[in-house]
Amino acid sequence: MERRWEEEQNDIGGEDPEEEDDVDWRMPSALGSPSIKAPSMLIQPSSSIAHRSETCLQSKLGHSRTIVHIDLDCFYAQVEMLRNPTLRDKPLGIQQKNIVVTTNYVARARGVSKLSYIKEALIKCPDLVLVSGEDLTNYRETSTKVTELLEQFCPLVERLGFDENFMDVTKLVESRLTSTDSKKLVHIGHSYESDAQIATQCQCGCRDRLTMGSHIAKEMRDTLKSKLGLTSCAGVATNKLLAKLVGAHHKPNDQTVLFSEWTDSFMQTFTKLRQIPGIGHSSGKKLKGMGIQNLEELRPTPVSTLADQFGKQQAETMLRLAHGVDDTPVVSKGPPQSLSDEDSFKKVGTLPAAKEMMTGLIKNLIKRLRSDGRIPYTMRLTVRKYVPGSWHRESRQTGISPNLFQKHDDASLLEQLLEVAVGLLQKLIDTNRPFHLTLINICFTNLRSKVTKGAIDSFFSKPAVKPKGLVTLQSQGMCDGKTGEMEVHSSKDDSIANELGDLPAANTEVVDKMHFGTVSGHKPREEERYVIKHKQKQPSSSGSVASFRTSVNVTGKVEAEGSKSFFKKLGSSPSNKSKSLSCRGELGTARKPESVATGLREQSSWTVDTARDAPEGEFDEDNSLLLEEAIRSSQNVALKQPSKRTLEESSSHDTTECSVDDSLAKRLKNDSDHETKPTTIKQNMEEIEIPPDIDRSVFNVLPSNMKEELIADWEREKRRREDECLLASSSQNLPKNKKSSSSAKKKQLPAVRNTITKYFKH
DNA sequence: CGGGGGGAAT
DNA sequence: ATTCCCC
Ligand SMILES: Nc1ccn([C@H]2C[C@H](O)[C@@H](COP(=O)(O)OP(=O)(O)OP(=O)(O)O)O2)c(=O)n1
Ligand SMILES: [Mn+2]
Ligand SMILES: [Mn+2]
Repeated sequence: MERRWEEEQNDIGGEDPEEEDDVDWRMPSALGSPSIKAPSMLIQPSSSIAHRSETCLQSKLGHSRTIVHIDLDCFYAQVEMLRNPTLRDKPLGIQQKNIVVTTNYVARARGVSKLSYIKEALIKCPDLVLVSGEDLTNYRETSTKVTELLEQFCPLVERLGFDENFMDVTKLVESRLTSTDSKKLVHIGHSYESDAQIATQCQCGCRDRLTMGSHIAKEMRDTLKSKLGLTSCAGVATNKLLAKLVGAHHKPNDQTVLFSEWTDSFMQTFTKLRQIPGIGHSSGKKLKGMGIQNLEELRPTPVSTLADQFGKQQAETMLRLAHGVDDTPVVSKGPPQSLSDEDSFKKVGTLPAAKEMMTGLIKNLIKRLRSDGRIPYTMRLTVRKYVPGSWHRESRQTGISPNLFQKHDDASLLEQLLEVAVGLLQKLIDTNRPFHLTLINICFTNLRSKVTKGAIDSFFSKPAVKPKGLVTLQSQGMCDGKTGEMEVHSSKDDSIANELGDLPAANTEVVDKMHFGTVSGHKPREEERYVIKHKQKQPSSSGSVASFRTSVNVTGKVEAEGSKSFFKKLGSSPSNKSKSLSCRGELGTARKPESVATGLREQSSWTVDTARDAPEGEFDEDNSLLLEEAIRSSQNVALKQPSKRTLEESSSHDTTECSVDDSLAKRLKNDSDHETKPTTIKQNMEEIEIPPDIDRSVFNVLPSNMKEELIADWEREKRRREDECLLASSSQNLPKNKKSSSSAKKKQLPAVRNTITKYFKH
């Protein structure tokens, strides 16, 4: 069934009679374990509202966390005003086809709202200045800078769209409170209050934490302004939902904190279903179908009533959100898991026209992929066919050979990707008959680093083994370590690998190559996916550490490749970046000579698919700095230079110190044992596991923010691997010929993502 | 009159 | 591959 596009404040669209609520925003229902343990402090009594006694409505985290949410003001419009300051005092609308996607606040004062039609907007404001916003490049790049800047404050940053970030600043707050006399601490910015209640203050300590959170939020916003010229709104609360909701209370360019005793009265100010992020078009409609028209009716509803329609899990989540309860952790997602480009149009009705459109999209995507440095293993084509009254989309996807990206110049790459796209198109429509498309989207997913984490890690780890010839393979489907032998052939340059898109990304490039080369055109069954495992420990010769990819080719020919462009990037433009960025390039040369020349890499399933792709002497000589220098320069993350831009209302804080999470230093206090076994470090109640191939002595001297990122990285990968194992083993139990093997849905494990990678970018 | 992205669950 | 969610 066609759903009306999700209108915000307007009443457009036609065929679907039922009405919708306004208001934007939504939230991911992130899962995973909470980032912190249950609070040792008192758990606040929940509200006095009777229906709250449903046990699932109780937060397990109480008020233990401090969360900051930052949302940029009229984001696209702000970016355009930055590029062209003469727009600042004019009503500005950002145009995508016939839509004004956002407006600056001058235009809003004139009544031009977000997501309205050009026509309406021009009626309300004839002198509205329109700037095209169909190309998101600038917005995307600005968005990335924002997130990277915020990551300097704390390691836990979660993006939502291009203009929002959640930060879990709990630890930062904690460390600041221990070194501060919290007694006469006053919050910065607004605090939510209502006259409906004279609440007694919560005694669990959250007030001080939230207050400190508001100071941190202010610093973040000031830094965004001084470093990037961007104004923003912040919300501070004890969970993501509340932080996001409360931040909108004072807009633009302002901030609001929600002290916990106000939570219930605050939540009661929301009455429409769609005001809760997480209750979308479909859920809203379903609820209304059940006779639940608004939040007041939803909140007292028993979970059991909702569980029929939504399932127990989703029902509980919805109810909790409706009460302002949200224990989902802030999760750093790392670099994007997909890159896509699309265009919509009146009509594309011929194959040449479709090819031209797709060519344009692919060209842009190649540029973005080159700049990203990773390689996609899957391409998806989505089209919208013209059917009056329908905006249905259909998609097809296929695996693509990494060889395309590694061994071809952009021209031939484009050529071949276009052929792949045409192949997908032909699965969607009969290109020999007349057709009518109104949208084409091309999406690259399954992104994996040419030089994976293993290579980055190995900069400061003991050298990888240099495997030869036969390798030992381990079945991916099981985690029991069962191994077998398999000869590896050099692969052809197939542009399409059937069903590669269904391969779990945890597999190595080598695996995929084997798949291409040895079982090409054959749908992989569970048992045919392999992960490289080192046959035995082998000493490596200094300086040249063959990548696994290379060594597989060794059976045919050695081609040192893979990480070259990556290292090139390292050297490329350090000047243009912040100091912390420039230090990153040096990591490549930061290997201690002795750790290069000596030592064995321990075999470990933990590192089994990251142990390859080690550097091969392709460092750019121009960029060699010493490790010590690199670290020194990154430690004083110098966000102190005044902004180059002198925008009018430069805030009072032209120079704001960028604080890095200093609690890490305590947690990583050096027990100077240099072990090769997995090492653990006390982190509050948790333990951090350091992969066995990491040289602790080098790790230890890294700047704390870099350590944080690496740890986050390792844990992310470990989680993915575990998920993968779980999924694989569970589907393994399915009957052989069932849909398990036919189109076996591996959880499409997101590309091997290294947040640390960005340290080397550009 | 119906952008142009993204992520996760199913 | 689709649906649902978010901006
Ligand atoms: N359906 C949507 C919603 C948003 N955006 C884009 C345009 C916005 O500029 C940006 C951020 O969305 P917001 O909802 O935060 O809106 P703004 O930042 O523009 O305005 P505000 O100042 O209200 O946050 O995302 C979009 O393209 N399509
Ligand atoms: Mn937003
Ligand atoms: Mn915004």
